[in-house]
Formats: sequence, structure tokens, C-alpha cells
Amino acid sequence: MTTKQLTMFDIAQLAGVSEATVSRALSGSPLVSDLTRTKVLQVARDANYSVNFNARSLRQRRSRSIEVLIPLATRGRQHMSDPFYLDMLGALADALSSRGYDLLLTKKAPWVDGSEKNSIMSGRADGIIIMGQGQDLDALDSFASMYPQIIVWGGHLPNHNYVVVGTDNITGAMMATRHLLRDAGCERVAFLGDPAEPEIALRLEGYKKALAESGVAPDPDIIFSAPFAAEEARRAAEEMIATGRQFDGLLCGSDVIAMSAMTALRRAGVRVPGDVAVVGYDDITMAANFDPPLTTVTQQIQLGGETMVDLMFRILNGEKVKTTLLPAELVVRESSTRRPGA
Amino acid sequence: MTTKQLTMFDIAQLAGVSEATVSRALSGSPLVSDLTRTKVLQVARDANYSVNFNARSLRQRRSRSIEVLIPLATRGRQHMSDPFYLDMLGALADALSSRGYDLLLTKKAPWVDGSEKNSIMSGRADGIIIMGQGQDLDALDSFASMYPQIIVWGGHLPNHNYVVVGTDNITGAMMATRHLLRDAGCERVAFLGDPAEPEIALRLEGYKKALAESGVAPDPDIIFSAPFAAEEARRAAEEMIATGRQFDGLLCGSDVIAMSAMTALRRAGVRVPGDVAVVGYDDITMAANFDPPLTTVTQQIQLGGETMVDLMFRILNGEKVKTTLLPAELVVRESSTRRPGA
DNA sequence: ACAGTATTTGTAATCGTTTTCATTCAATCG
DNA sequence: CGATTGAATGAAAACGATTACAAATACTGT
Repeated sequence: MTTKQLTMFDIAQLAGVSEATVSRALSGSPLVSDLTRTKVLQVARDANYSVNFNARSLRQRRSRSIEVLIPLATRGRQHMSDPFYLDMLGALADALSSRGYDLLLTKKAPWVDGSEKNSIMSGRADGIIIMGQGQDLDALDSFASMYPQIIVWGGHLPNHNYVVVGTDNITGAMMATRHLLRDAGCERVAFLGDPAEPEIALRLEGYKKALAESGVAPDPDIIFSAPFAAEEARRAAEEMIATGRQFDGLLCGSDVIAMSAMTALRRAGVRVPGDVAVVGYDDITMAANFDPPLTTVTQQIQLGGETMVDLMFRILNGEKVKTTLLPAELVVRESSTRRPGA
Repeated sequence: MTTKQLTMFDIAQLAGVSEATVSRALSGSPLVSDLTRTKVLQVARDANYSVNFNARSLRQRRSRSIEVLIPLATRGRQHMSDPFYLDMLGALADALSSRGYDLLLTKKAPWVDGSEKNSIMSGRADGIIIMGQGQDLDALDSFASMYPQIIVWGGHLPNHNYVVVGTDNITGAMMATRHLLRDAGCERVAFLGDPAEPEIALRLEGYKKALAESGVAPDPDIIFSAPFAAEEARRAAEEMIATGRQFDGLLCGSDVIAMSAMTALRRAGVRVPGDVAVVGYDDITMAANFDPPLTTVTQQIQLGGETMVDLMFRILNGEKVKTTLLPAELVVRESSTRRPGA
């Protein structure tokens, strides 16, 4: 059972020094002789002592933890259950823990529900990493304007006063669309995704740009936008098919959407990639292990997590940092290697 | 920019009362008159004041947060990227936040790397929820023996001194296997999963039991166990096929494994469920939206998360709680509706 | 009006660190 | 050898809340 909580005072007694010295020894301060340090460390280890986190945070006025906010879109793009988030969470957890920081996971944005309480002002966290701008850009903006120590993963939009990290969605979608048009030989490329989410909107923009490049006018009939998670994506795809829209290529707003759409297509007797070439976005772990393996735009999740954490620490150090655009890269796999009529 | 940190003293001044009264008013203590309470609340809201978390935790000796540990199996069952974890994380986050608690996400088990430091003894968290027993049962056991406030999601094993919450893996696997044998008419049902992970071992046990029921002797040739995540699962399945093992049914240790295996099967020209009926385990969100929709054993993730949190709070209240077995339920979908030769 | 009880409030101690400032002690120098 | 430096330590003041205890006030009933 838990033995009585040891305090620094106890360690000081045992080591025959003052609390101040113990504190210094444990925190690696140079203001303590090597001899005393080893002695103190030894005693602390033997006693299985652990510095009280709250006391330290209180005194130092920093918590050594970062909140990661994955807003549960009430109605929106992806549900929290999108594996993309998990991959990113893993990357963030690694990046933070390698710096001795903890990760506080939250689902509810502090700017909803009126109460302006948040983890920064309560000293709960030193900064907040927000996954996705979400749909209420103004609320995010005004929230972020109160705190500099905020990093947002998302799309690069013109006016905002927070630091954004994200991949180049426009270019990514352009590459994907070009691939469908040129390599896969598609003539009518459709789009499936919810542009209410900024990242998706940018991908839609890239899609249109690529079409324009090839002299194709975007056809609103095959630009399907509806709010969705996996389930709704499938339904949307089913409806697309049911209403008889013609397309031989499909660019999806995410891998989850792509997988769901492929399911719908196949059920409807449409072959992938034979009849329709499909491309996803994100390159989640499962994308490569899907059947057929999903062509997709990789987001370099590991790098993304690392970058966000890096920038966060810069901010906490008082540096001025800039929004960062990571390169997107197309990963070609079988789902888009169309063999018309095969 | 962040205005100077307000303290309770400031609020007390503004409201014309003492700090003690402010504290009581904010915490909803009955020891304060309604009049003063509303006054104080008003002032606090106007000033946009927020109680300092660390100071409170220090004084109250509890942090109002729970650590959720998702051990990154160095070599093992599922990588952290299994969506099952994300669904469960979501459930835990909901259950915790509805009780005003925070979720501290961790990947590294405190009992590795020698240092016995952990979030409980440092006052960082009030309890730890551990996702999966992992492979080092003894280490977990001895760690848990030091702290009562630990809940483990996993398999129900005979000897351990921590509280386990999990679904009935044996029964779940039995139902799944029976389904393959009886409903799908399979004659040779294979198993794919890594029994080094306790939950998988139990599923394997259920599988064998169901076989025995039907008078079938388990064939080691088609019980495939290898450590894996999605990628490795696919490889394992590929090897299964390549080495020419005969089977017309496949029970997988998880949905991710099942999806990967299905990919491998189809690539090899094996039809699912035509030639091989496949069943997964977990019922992750994507299972229903896969092609074909995955027959699987649902784990009632929401209930599981809620249960773990509930038990955790009981423990923190000093109650004695018992290991809990949640029911498993088979969800039949197309991936196992075999039409031999169809 | 007064003792006796509820009800509200305030005072001050406490939670366990870190860190400023002062102090000690040994070493160096002129 | 006394003065001066420098390194290593300790004493004590924060950090910002909560709560035990005491005090003040309001409310009973006689």
C-alpha cells in the first residue's frame, strides 16, 4: 500500500542537508557540489522519492504539460474516431515526452459553452495544441488572440492570429487530381468531402486548380459535400451513385472517407480501380493495408507532431514563430491505377 | 495578451470579502450565504477569474486527473495506431470530463526503464487506467501491488492484484467461432493473432473451446501467431496463404488484423466471404463501413470506458471494487456470410 | 432583554516546492 | 596574515489556493 508521502524535508533529513540543497541536487543545479549531489541522489533513489508535481508547478508557475485539444465536431468533417488523430496523438505524445512534458487530452473546446475557463489560465497546461480549426473560425480566432501559446493544426488561411502547422493541402490535392487525370486517365474526377472544414476546403481548391490546368470545368454535380464521418461518408457515396452521377475518378477528403466510399462503390457493383480510381488523403496506417492499397496524400504525421511541439517550445521561450507549411506528398498505390474496362 | 494572473486575493478585494469566502463561494460550499455567493460569482466571472489548478491540487492533495496509459508495445499485438484505442480514449475522455476530471495521456509504462517514478506518487494523477496488460505481466503486477488506484483494461486472468475491466473474450471468440462453423458452414477455421497478449490468448482459448464443442481438433497449422500491427498482420496472412494452408474460415484477434488479412486474401485471389469467411474483433467504427462489412465481436467501448471510470472513482472513494466482465456480442455482417462456390 | 443556538464570516496555518538572499567556509592574493 | 574572492550551503519568503478554528452576527424562545 502507499506509504506515507515523502517530502523534500524527509530527504533533506536523511541526507543531512537542507531542503534547498535537495532541490538543487535533484534539479541538476550547478550550485551544489558533486559530493552532495551524489549523496542526495542516492538517498532520494533509495527512499523512492518523487518530487511533488503540483508544488513544483505552483512555485515555478508552469506545469510542464501541454493540452492537446481534439474538438469533437458536433457536425463536421471527421469524428474523433478518425485514425488520423490517433496517429497524430502518438506523434505528439512522443515529441512531448522526449522533452519531459505531459500531454493533457481534451475534447471540448474552451470557447464553447460560454465559460472562458481554460487550461492555460488555470495553470493546468503551458500551451494548447488544437487539432483542426473546426467550423467556428471566429471563435477560435478570438480565443487565440488572448493567448500566444497556441498552435493549430489545420489549413493555411489568410487572416488569423495563431500559429498554424499543416501540410500544403492545395498542392497535395492538386497532385492527387493531376494523378487521376493524367496517370489514371480519368475524364470525370469527382470530389467527396466537407468544405466547411478549412483543410477540406483547401483540398477542394487544389482539386479545382488541377482541373483548370487541364482545361476541365468543375462540375458541381460531382462535387459532393456533406458533413461526415465514416458512416455518413458511405451514405453520401451511396447517394452519389444512386443518383446516377457519372465519374471515373474520385478524390476524397480523407482516407476514412475514401475507404468508406470504396465500400459503397463496390457494393454498387462498381470496380475500384477498374471503373473508378480512388484517392484518399492523410495516409493513415491502414491506407497501405487496404484492398486495394489506397493511393493517398501523405501528411508526414510524425514530422507534423514534432514540428508543432517544437514551435510550441519556441513560443514558450518567448520567440516569435511563424505559421509553417509542411510538404504534402502523393503516395501512389493500386486504388488509383485504373485499367479502364479491365 | 495575457493579463496579469488574477488570484483569489484580487477577487476577495473586489467582492469585499475574505479569500476564504471566495473559495467557499466558488466551490459551492453551503457555508456561504446566497447573497455573498452570487456576488462573488458575479465578480469572478466579470474578472474572468479562474482558480489556479496547481495550488488547489497541492492543498487538496488530489489532482482531479487520471492518467491513461497506452503502452506502446515494443513488440506486440497492436501498435498504438489501432483505432480501437482511439475509440476507447474518446469514451474515457467523455466519462472523465463529465466528472470534471482531466485525462493525462501516456505511452510509456512507469515500470520500464528502471525509474519507479509515476504520476500517482508525484501527485500528477489520482489514478491510472492502463490499456492492456501488455506482455510483462509480472512487472505490471508488482507495480499495481503498490497502488490500489489502478484499473486495467484487458483479459481476465487468474492471479493478479489489480482491477480488470474487459469483455468476455472467451465467450466472444466462442460465439464467433460457432458462427463460422455453423452459420457460415466453415469446415476449417483458422486463427490469426498474437497470444502473447492476454486478451488474444483468451480469444484463442474460446476459439479452441468452440472447436471442441463441434468435435474438431485444433490444427496448429492454421493457428497463426505472430506479433503484429496492421502491416505485419498482412504479411502474416500472406505467408499463411503462400505456405498453402487450407482454411475456409478465419477468426482474427482484432478488426485491424481482419481487415489486413482480408486485403492479403483478396490479393491472393481468395474471395471473402466466398472462399473464406472472416470475423474480426473489437467492432471499431470502420468495421461496419468496410467492404465487405466486417462480422466482428463488439466490445461496447462506450460502456467499457464508462465502467472503468466508474470503478476508478469508487476506488478513490475508498470502496473495494471487483474486476468486471462485460458481455461480448457478435455482430454478424457480410464478411462471414459465406456462399461456398458463389 | 438575554442566554443559547444557527448561520456566516474572517484569521491563519498548511500543502511541498523553488529561489532569493544572506551566510559560511576554504582558498587565493598582496 | 588580513583582506578578498568564490563556491557551497541554509533560512526564509514566495507560489495560490483550502480549511480548521475562532469570531462575529443573526435568530430563537422565554
